Amino acid sequence: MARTTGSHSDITGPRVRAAALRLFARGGYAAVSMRAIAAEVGVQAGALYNYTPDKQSLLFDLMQTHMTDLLAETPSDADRTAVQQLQDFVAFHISFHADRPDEVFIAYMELRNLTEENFAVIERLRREYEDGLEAILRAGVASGDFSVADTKIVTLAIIAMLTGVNTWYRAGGRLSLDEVVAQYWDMVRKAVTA
Amino acid sequence: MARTTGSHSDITGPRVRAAALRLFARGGYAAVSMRAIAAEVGVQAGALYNYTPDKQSLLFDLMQTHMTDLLAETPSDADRTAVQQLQDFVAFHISFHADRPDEVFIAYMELRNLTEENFAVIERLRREYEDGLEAILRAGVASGDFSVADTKIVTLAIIAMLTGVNTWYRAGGRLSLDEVVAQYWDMVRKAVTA
DNA sequence: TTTGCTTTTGAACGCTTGTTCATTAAATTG
DNA sequence: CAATTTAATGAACAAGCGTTCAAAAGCAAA
Repeated sequence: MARTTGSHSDITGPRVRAAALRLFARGGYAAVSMRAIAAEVGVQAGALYNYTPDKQSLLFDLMQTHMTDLLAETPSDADRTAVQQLQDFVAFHISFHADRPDEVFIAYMELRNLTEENFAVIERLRREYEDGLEAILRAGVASGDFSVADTKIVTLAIIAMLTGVNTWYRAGGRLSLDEVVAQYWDMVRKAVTA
Repeated sequence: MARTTGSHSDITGPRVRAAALRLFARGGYAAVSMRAIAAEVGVQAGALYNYTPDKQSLLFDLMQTHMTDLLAETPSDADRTAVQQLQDFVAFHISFHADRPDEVFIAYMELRNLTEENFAVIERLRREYEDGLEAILRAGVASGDFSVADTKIVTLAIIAMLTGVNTWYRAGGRLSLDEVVAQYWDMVRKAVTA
Protein backbone atom coordinates (compact mmCIF):
# COMPACT_ATOMS: atom_id res chain seq x y z
CA MET A 1 0.00 0.00 0.00
CA ALA A 2 1.04 3.56 -0.57
CA ARG A 3 -1.15 6.60 -1.25
CA THR A 4 -4.67 5.88 -0.05
CA THR A 5 -7.90 6.63 -1.86
CA GLY A 6 -9.39 9.99 -1.01
CA SER A 7 -6.18 11.27 0.56
CA HIS A 8 -5.59 14.97 0.14
CA SER A 9 -3.29 17.40 1.94
CA ASP A 10 -6.06 19.96 2.34
CA ILE A 11 -7.90 17.44 4.47
CA THR A 12 -5.07 15.63 6.21
CA GLY A 13 -3.16 18.78 7.14
CA PRO A 14 -5.86 20.27 9.36
CA ARG A 15 -6.60 16.85 10.78
CA VAL A 16 -2.99 16.50 11.85
CA ARG A 17 -3.08 19.82 13.66
CA ALA A 18 -6.43 19.01 15.26
CA ALA A 19 -5.19 15.63 16.46
CA ALA A 20 -2.00 17.12 17.86
CA LEU A 21 -3.99 19.84 19.64
CA ARG A 22 -6.36 17.35 21.18
CA LEU A 23 -3.74 14.85 22.26
CA PHE A 24 -1.24 17.42 23.53
CA ALA A 25 -3.99 18.99 25.63
CA ARG A 26 -5.10 15.64 26.95
CA GLY A 27 -1.80 13.93 27.66
CA GLY A 28 0.91 16.55 27.43
CA TYR A 29 3.44 17.13 24.68
CA ALA A 30 6.14 14.84 26.04
CA ALA A 31 3.75 11.97 26.66
CA VAL A 32 2.20 12.02 23.18
CA SER A 33 4.06 10.15 20.46
CA MET A 34 4.03 10.93 16.77
CA ARG A 35 2.57 7.48 16.28
CA ALA A 36 -0.32 8.34 18.60
CA ILE A 37 -1.06 11.48 16.60
CA ALA A 38 -0.85 9.50 13.38
CA ALA A 39 -3.24 6.89 14.73
CA GLU A 40 -5.73 9.61 15.67
CA VAL A 41 -5.60 10.90 12.10
CA GLY A 42 -5.77 7.39 10.68
CA VAL A 43 -2.40 7.41 9.01
CA GLN A 44 1.10 6.05 9.55
CA ALA A 45 3.65 8.09 11.49
CA GLY A 46 5.77 8.82 8.43
CA ALA A 47 2.91 10.65 6.74
CA LEU A 48 2.92 13.34 9.44
CA TYR A 49 6.19 14.63 8.07
CA ASN A 50 4.39 15.85 4.96
CA TYR A 51 2.77 18.40 7.28
CA THR A 52 5.36 19.31 9.87
CA PRO A 53 9.15 19.25 9.83
CA ASP A 54 9.14 17.78 13.34
CA LYS A 55 7.18 17.37 16.55
CA GLN A 56 8.44 20.61 18.05
CA SER A 57 7.12 22.66 15.12
CA LEU A 58 3.74 21.06 15.57
CA LEU A 59 3.59 22.34 19.14
CA PHE A 60 5.00 25.74 18.30
CA ASP A 61 2.59 26.31 15.41
CA LEU A 62 -0.38 25.51 17.62
CA MET A 63 0.77 27.93 20.29
CA GLN A 64 1.73 30.68 17.91
CA THR A 65 -1.57 30.48 16.06
CA HIS A 66 -3.42 30.64 19.35
CA MET A 67 -1.52 33.69 20.56
CA THR A 68 -1.79 35.64 17.33
CA ASP A 69 -5.52 34.88 17.18
CA LEU A 70 -5.83 36.11 20.76
CA LEU A 71 -4.06 39.37 19.99
CA ALA A 72 -5.94 39.90 16.73
CA GLU A 73 -9.31 39.59 18.42
CA THR A 74 -8.54 41.54 21.58
CA PRO A 75 -10.99 44.47 21.69
CA SER A 76 -9.47 47.90 21.39
CA ASP A 77 -11.67 50.98 21.21
CA ALA A 78 -10.00 54.20 22.31
CA ASP A 79 -13.34 56.01 22.33
CA ARG A 80 -14.57 54.02 25.28
CA THR A 81 -13.81 54.86 28.89
CA ALA A 82 -11.25 52.89 30.85
CA VAL A 83 -14.03 51.23 32.83
CA GLN A 84 -15.79 50.19 29.63
CA GLN A 85 -12.53 48.94 28.11
CA LEU A 86 -11.83 46.88 31.19
CA GLN A 87 -15.31 45.42 31.05
CA ASP A 88 -14.80 44.59 27.37
CA PHE A 89 -11.51 42.95 28.21
CA VAL A 90 -12.99 40.77 30.96
CA ALA A 91 -15.85 39.64 28.72
CA PHE A 92 -13.53 38.98 25.80
CA HIS A 93 -10.92 37.09 27.78
CA ILE A 94 -13.42 34.76 29.39
CA SER A 95 -15.33 34.11 26.16
CA PHE A 96 -12.29 33.65 23.96
CA HIS A 97 -10.68 31.24 26.39
CA ALA A 98 -13.89 29.33 27.06
CA ASP A 99 -14.16 28.65 23.34
CA ARG A 100 -10.68 27.19 23.13
CA PRO A 101 -9.98 25.05 26.17
CA ASP A 102 -7.39 22.88 24.44
CA GLU A 103 -5.42 25.78 23.00
CA VAL A 104 -5.44 27.58 26.35
CA PHE A 105 -4.33 24.50 28.21
CA ILE A 106 -1.44 23.95 25.84
CA ALA A 107 -0.43 27.60 25.86
CA TYR A 108 -0.06 27.46 29.64
CA MET A 109 1.26 23.97 30.20
CA GLU A 110 3.64 23.37 27.35
CA LEU A 111 5.78 26.48 27.48
CA ARG A 112 8.64 24.51 28.94
CA ASN A 113 8.60 22.07 26.05
CA LEU A 114 9.40 24.80 23.55
CA THR A 115 12.92 25.32 22.34
CA GLU A 116 14.58 28.50 23.55
CA GLU A 117 13.89 30.44 20.35
CA ASN A 118 10.29 29.30 20.11
CA PHE A 119 9.72 30.11 23.76
CA ALA A 120 10.98 33.65 23.22
CA VAL A 121 8.47 34.17 20.41
CA ILE A 122 5.51 32.97 22.46
CA GLU A 123 6.67 34.85 25.52
CA ARG A 124 6.77 38.08 23.52
CA LEU A 125 3.20 37.56 22.34
CA ARG A 126 2.01 36.82 25.84
CA ARG A 127 3.73 39.93 27.12
CA GLU A 128 2.04 41.97 24.39
CA TYR A 129 -1.34 40.74 25.58
CA GLU A 130 -0.55 41.63 29.19
CA ASP A 131 0.61 45.09 28.13
CA GLY A 132 -2.77 45.70 26.52
CA LEU A 133 -4.53 45.14 29.82
CA GLU A 134 -2.01 47.15 31.77
CA ALA A 135 -2.53 50.10 29.42
CA ILE A 136 -6.23 50.05 30.25
CA LEU A 137 -5.47 50.01 33.97
CA ARG A 138 -3.04 52.89 33.64
CA ALA A 139 -5.55 54.94 31.71
CA GLY A 140 -8.09 54.30 34.43
CA VAL A 141 -5.67 55.33 37.14
CA ALA A 142 -4.84 58.51 35.20
CA SER A 143 -8.51 59.35 34.79
CA GLY A 144 -9.18 58.66 38.45
CA ASP A 145 -11.58 55.79 37.74
CA PHE A 146 -9.28 53.12 39.14
CA SER A 147 -7.34 52.95 42.37
CA VAL A 148 -4.56 50.37 42.19
CA ALA A 149 -1.15 50.54 43.80
CA ASP A 150 0.76 48.57 41.15
CA THR A 151 -0.71 48.17 37.67
CA LYS A 152 1.65 45.31 36.78
CA ILE A 153 0.57 43.17 39.72
CA VAL A 154 -3.08 43.89 39.14
CA THR A 155 -2.66 43.00 35.47
CA LEU A 156 -1.23 39.60 36.34
CA ALA A 157 -3.75 39.04 39.11
CA ILE A 158 -6.69 39.75 36.79
CA ILE A 159 -5.37 37.53 34.01
CA ALA A 160 -4.70 34.67 36.44
CA MET A 161 -8.16 35.02 37.90
CA LEU A 162 -9.91 35.11 34.53
CA THR A 163 -7.90 32.29 33.01
CA GLY A 164 -8.76 30.20 36.04
CA VAL A 165 -12.30 30.01 34.69
CA ASN A 166 -11.07 27.42 32.22
CA THR A 167 -10.28 24.95 34.98
CA TRP A 168 -13.94 24.52 35.85
CA TYR A 169 -16.22 26.16 33.27
CA ARG A 170 -17.97 23.80 30.86
CA ALA A 171 -20.57 24.89 28.33
CA GLY A 172 -23.98 23.70 29.44
CA GLY A 173 -23.01 23.67 33.11
CA ARG A 174 -24.67 25.29 36.09
CA LEU A 175 -23.90 28.82 34.94
CA SER A 176 -24.19 30.41 31.51
CA LEU A 177 -21.18 32.18 30.12
CA ASP A 178 -22.96 35.51 30.54
CA GLU A 179 -23.48 34.82 34.22
CA VAL A 180 -19.83 33.89 34.63
CA VAL A 181 -18.75 37.06 32.85
CA ALA A 182 -21.06 39.13 35.02
CA GLN A 183 -19.71 37.68 38.25
CA TYR A 184 -16.07 38.08 37.28
CA TRP A 185 -16.68 41.60 36.04
CA ASP A 186 -18.23 42.38 39.40
CA MET A 187 -15.14 41.15 41.21
CA VAL A 188 -12.69 42.87 38.88
CA ARG A 189 -14.58 46.15 38.96
CA LYS A 190 -14.66 46.22 42.74
CA ALA A 191 -11.02 45.18 43.04
CA VAL A 192 -9.74 48.08 40.92
CA THR A 193 -12.06 50.72 42.34
CA ALA A 194 -11.33 52.77 45.47
CA MET B 1 31.94 -1.73 41.74
CA ALA B 2 28.94 -2.19 43.94
CA ARG B 3 28.08 -0.35 47.15
CA THR B 4 29.97 2.95 47.26
CA THR B 5 31.82 4.44 50.20
CA GLY B 6 29.68 6.69 52.36
CA SER B 7 26.42 5.48 50.88
CA HIS B 8 23.49 5.47 53.27
CA SER B 9 19.75 5.32 52.74
CA ASP B 10 19.12 8.18 55.18
CA ILE B 11 21.09 10.41 52.86
CA THR B 12 20.25 9.00 49.45
CA GLY B 13 16.51 8.75 50.08
CA PRO B 14 15.91 12.46 50.59
CA ARG B 15 18.28 13.25 47.74
CA VAL B 16 16.24 11.09 45.39
CA ARG B 17 13.05 12.94 46.31
CA ALA B 18 14.78 16.31 46.02
CA ALA B 19 16.19 15.46 42.61
CA ALA B 20 12.84 14.22 41.36
CA LEU B 21 11.11 17.34 42.65
CA ARG B 22 13.61 19.62 40.98
CA LEU B 23 13.69 17.82 37.66
CA PHE B 24 9.94 17.19 37.44
CA ALA B 25 9.35 20.90 38.08
CA ARG B 26 11.91 21.91 35.52
CA GLY B 27 11.22 19.52 32.67
CA GLY B 28 7.92 17.83 33.41
CA TYR B 29 7.27 14.30 34.65
CA ALA B 30 7.04 12.67 31.23
CA ALA B 31 10.20 14.31 29.95
CA VAL B 32 12.37 13.33 32.93
CA SER B 33 13.87 9.86 32.87
CA MET B 34 14.79 7.74 35.85
CA ARG B 35 18.35 7.85 34.56
CA ALA B 36 18.27 11.65 34.68
CA ILE B 37 17.10 11.59 38.30
CA ALA B 38 19.78 9.05 39.15
CA ALA B 39 22.44 11.22 37.51
CA GLU B 40 21.32 14.21 39.57
CA VAL B 41 21.72 12.15 42.73
CA GLY B 42 24.97 10.64 41.54
CA VAL B 43 23.92 6.99 41.37
CA GLN B 44 22.90 4.49 38.74
CA ALA B 45 19.25 4.18 37.75
CA GLY B 46 18.81 0.82 39.46
CA ALA B 47 19.62 2.33 42.86
CA LEU B 48 16.50 4.50 42.73
CA TYR B 49 14.37 1.42 43.18
CA ASN B 50 15.60 1.10 46.74
CA TYR B 51 13.61 4.26 47.43
CA THR B 52 10.55 4.07 45.25
CA PRO B 53 8.64 1.15 43.75
CA ASP B 54 8.35 3.04 40.48
CA LYS B 55 8.41 6.44 38.81
CA GLN B 56 4.70 7.05 39.33
CA SER B 57 5.02 6.64 43.12
CA LEU B 58 7.81 9.18 43.13
CA LEU B 59 5.48 11.76 41.59
CA PHE B 60 2.53 10.81 43.74
CA ASP B 61 4.50 10.97 46.98
CA LEU B 62 5.76 14.44 46.16
CA MET B 63 2.27 15.68 45.42
CA GLN B 64 0.63 14.01 48.38
CA THR B 65 3.25 15.33 50.80
CA HIS B 66 2.76 18.81 49.41
CA MET B 67 -1.00 18.70 49.74
CA THR B 68 -1.05 17.27 53.26
CA ASP B 69 1.51 19.87 54.36
CA LEU B 70 -0.70 22.55 52.84
CA LEU B 71 -3.76 21.35 54.69
CA ALA B 72 -1.90 20.86 57.96
CA GLU B 73 -0.59 24.42 57.96
CA THR B 74 -3.73 26.16 56.76
CA PRO B 75 -4.73 28.64 59.47
CA SER B 76 -7.98 27.96 61.24
CA ASP B 77 -9.09 30.09 64.13
CA ALA B 78 -12.84 30.11 64.72
CA ASP B 79 -12.49 33.01 67.18
CA ARG B 80 -11.51 35.40 64.43
CA THR B 81 -14.01 37.24 62.23
CA ALA B 82 -14.63 36.15 58.65
CA VAL B 83 -12.72 39.17 57.40
CA GLN B 84 -9.74 38.31 59.59
CA GLN B 85 -9.88 34.68 58.57
CA LEU B 86 -9.90 35.67 54.90
CA GLN B 87 -6.94 37.92 55.46
CA ASP B 88 -5.12 35.10 57.24
CA PHE B 89 -5.90 32.82 54.34
CA VAL B 90 -4.57 35.21 51.71
CA ALA B 91 -1.35 35.80 53.63
CA PHE B 92 -0.89 32.09 54.28
CA HIS B 93 -1.61 30.99 50.73
CA ILE B 94 0.82 33.43 49.17
CA SER B 95 3.59 32.76 51.69
CA PHE B 96 3.24 28.99 51.69
CA HIS B 97 3.26 28.82 47.91
CA ALA B 98 6.10 31.30 47.52
CA ASP B 99 8.25 29.05 49.71
CA ARG B 100 7.63 25.99 47.55
CA PRO B 101 7.66 26.96 43.87
CA ASP B 102 8.66 23.51 42.66
CA GLU B 103 6.03 21.67 44.68
CA VAL B 104 3.34 24.10 43.57
CA PHE B 105 4.33 23.83 39.94
CA ILE B 106 4.19 20.06 40.05
CA ALA B 107 0.91 19.99 41.95
CA TYR B 108 -0.70 22.04 39.18
CA MET B 109 1.04 20.70 36.09
CA GLU B 110 1.38 17.01 36.70
CA LEU B 111 -2.13 16.06 37.73
CA ARG B 112 -2.72 14.42 34.38
CA ASN B 113 0.31 12.19 34.81
CA LEU B 114 -1.16 10.56 37.89
CA THR B 115 -2.91 7.23 37.65
CA GLU B 116 -6.63 7.32 38.15
CA GLU B 117 -6.46 6.25 41.80
CA ASN B 118 -3.64 8.61 42.68
CA PHE B 119 -5.42 11.46 40.94
CA ALA B 120 -8.51 10.84 43.02
CA VAL B 121 -6.50 11.11 46.23
CA ILE B 122 -4.86 14.40 45.26
CA GLU B 123 -8.11 15.79 43.93
CA ARG B 124 -9.82 15.10 47.23
CA LEU B 125 -7.10 16.98 49.14
CA ARG B 126 -7.32 19.90 46.75
CA ARG B 127 -11.06 19.99 47.17
CA GLU B 128 -10.66 19.98 50.93
CA TYR B 129 -8.45 23.05 50.72
CA GLU B 130 -10.97 24.85 48.53
CA ASP B 131 -13.76 23.99 50.93
CA GLY B 132 -11.85 25.67 53.73
CA LEU B 133 -11.82 28.94 51.85
CA GLU B 134 -15.43 28.62 50.82
CA ALA B 135 -16.46 28.12 54.43
CA ILE B 136 -14.83 31.44 55.30
CA LEU B 137 -16.67 33.16 52.48
CA ARG B 138 -19.98 31.66 53.54
CA ALA B 139 -19.46 32.75 57.12
CA GLY B 140 -18.75 36.27 55.88
CA VAL B 141 -21.87 36.29 53.75
CA ALA B 142 -23.92 35.07 56.71
CA SER B 143 -22.51 37.77 58.98
CA GLY B 144 -23.10 40.42 56.34
CA ASP B 145 -19.40 41.26 55.97
CA PHE B 146 -19.13 39.86 52.45
CA SER B 147 -21.28 40.39 49.41
CA VAL B 148 -20.70 37.67 46.83
CA ALA B 149 -23.25 36.12 44.48
CA ASP B 150 -21.68 32.65 44.28
CA THR B 151 -19.23 31.51 46.94
CA LYS B 152 -17.94 28.62 44.84
CA ILE B 153 -16.94 30.87 41.95
CA VAL B 154 -15.35 33.42 44.23
CA THR B 155 -13.43 30.63 45.97
CA LEU B 156 -11.95 29.44 42.70
CA ALA B 157 -11.31 32.97 41.49
CA ILE B 158 -9.41 33.89 44.64
CA ILE B 159 -7.31 30.74 44.61
CA ALA B 160 -6.46 31.20 40.92
CA MET B 161 -5.50 34.79 41.53
CA LEU B 162 -3.32 34.02 44.54
CA THR B 163 -1.63 31.02 43.00
CA GLY B 164 -0.80 33.18 40.00
CA VAL B 165 1.71 34.96 42.19
CA ASN B 166 4.02 32.00 41.75
CA THR B 167 4.37 32.67 38.02
CA TRP B 168 6.25 35.89 38.62
CA TYR B 169 7.23 36.31 42.28
CA ARG B 170 10.88 35.71 43.13
CA ALA B 171 12.43 36.30 46.54
CA GLY B 172 14.64 39.38 46.39
CA GLY B 173 12.70 40.91 43.51
CA ARG B 174 11.14 44.35 43.19
CA LEU B 175 8.53 43.68 45.87
CA SER B 176 8.85 42.07 49.28
CA LEU B 177 6.51 39.26 50.13
CA ASP B 178 4.74 41.51 52.64
CA GLU B 179 4.05 44.06 49.94
CA VAL B 180 2.71 41.38 47.65
CA VAL B 181 0.46 40.05 50.38
CA ALA B 182 -0.77 43.55 51.16
CA GLN B 183 -1.66 44.27 47.54
CA TYR B 184 -3.46 40.98 47.01
CA TRP B 185 -5.33 41.33 50.26
CA ASP B 186 -6.46 44.77 49.12
CA MET B 187 -7.84 43.31 45.90
CA VAL B 188 -9.49 40.34 47.58
CA ARG B 189 -11.02 42.44 50.33
CA LYS B 190 -12.54 44.88 47.87
CA ALA B 191 -13.75 42.09 45.56
CA VAL B 192 -15.77 40.36 48.29
CA THR B 193 -17.12 43.51 49.91
CA ALA B 194 -20.30 45.27 48.79
C1' DT C 1 38.04 -10.83 62.18
C1' DT C 2 34.15 -12.89 60.81
C1' DT C 3 29.24 -12.65 59.74
C1' DG C 4 25.19 -10.70 58.04
C1' DC C 5 22.94 -6.67 56.40
C1' DT C 6 22.58 -2.70 53.50
C1' DT C 7 23.45 -0.29 49.41
C1' DT C 8 24.97 0.12 44.77
C1' DT C 9 26.57 -1.38 40.29
C1' DG C 10 26.13 -2.60 35.62
C1' DA C 11 24.28 -5.44 32.38
C1' DA C 12 20.28 -6.96 30.43
C1' DC C 13 15.12 -7.15 29.22
C1' DG C 14 11.56 -5.92 25.80
C1' DC C 15 9.53 -1.89 24.17
C1' DT C 16 8.90 2.80 22.48
C1' DT C 17 10.82 7.05 20.67
C1' DG C 18 11.41 10.71 16.57
C1' DT C 19 12.75 10.63 12.09
C1' DT C 20 14.18 9.05 7.26
C1' DC C 21 13.38 7.10 2.82
C1' DA C 22 12.72 4.00 -1.09
C1' DT C 23 8.58 2.36 -2.87
C1' DT C 24 3.92 2.46 -4.38
C1' DA C 25 -0.47 4.00 -5.62
C1' DA C 26 -3.98 7.56 -6.10
C1' DA C 27 -4.97 12.09 -8.12
C1' DT C 28 -4.20 15.44 -11.48
C1' DT C 29 -2.78 17.31 -15.71
C1' DG C 30 -2.23 17.42 -20.71
C1' DC D 1 -4.97 7.31 -22.20
C1' DA D 2 -0.17 8.70 -20.69
C1' DA D 3 2.81 11.42 -17.89
C1' DT D 4 3.51 13.78 -13.80
C1' DT D 5 2.70 15.14 -9.31
C1' DT D 6 1.07 14.30 -4.74
C1' DA D 7 0.41 11.60 -0.62
C1' DA D 8 0.86 7.62 1.82
C1' DT D 9 3.10 3.11 3.37
C1' DG D 10 6.01 0.32 6.07
C1' DA D 11 10.42 -0.98 7.19
C1' DA D 12 14.45 0.53 9.20
C1' DC D 13 17.59 3.41 12.22
C1' DA D 14 20.00 4.49 16.50
C1' DA D 15 18.78 5.99 20.85
C1' DG D 16 16.35 6.03 24.99
C1' DC D 17 12.68 4.23 28.10
C1' DG D 18 11.23 1.93 32.95
C1' DT D 19 12.40 -1.84 35.38
C1' DT D 20 14.76 -6.22 37.18
C1' DC D 21 18.39 -8.72 39.33
C1' DA D 22 22.67 -11.36 40.33
C1' DA D 23 26.88 -9.91 41.86
C1' DA D 24 29.90 -7.02 44.50
C1' DA D 25 31.39 -4.10 48.10
C1' DG D 26 30.98 -1.01 52.12
C1' DC D 27 29.07 -0.98 56.87
C1' DA D 28 27.69 -2.49 61.56
C1' DA D 29 27.47 -5.79 65.11
C1' DA D 30 29.40 -9.79 67.47
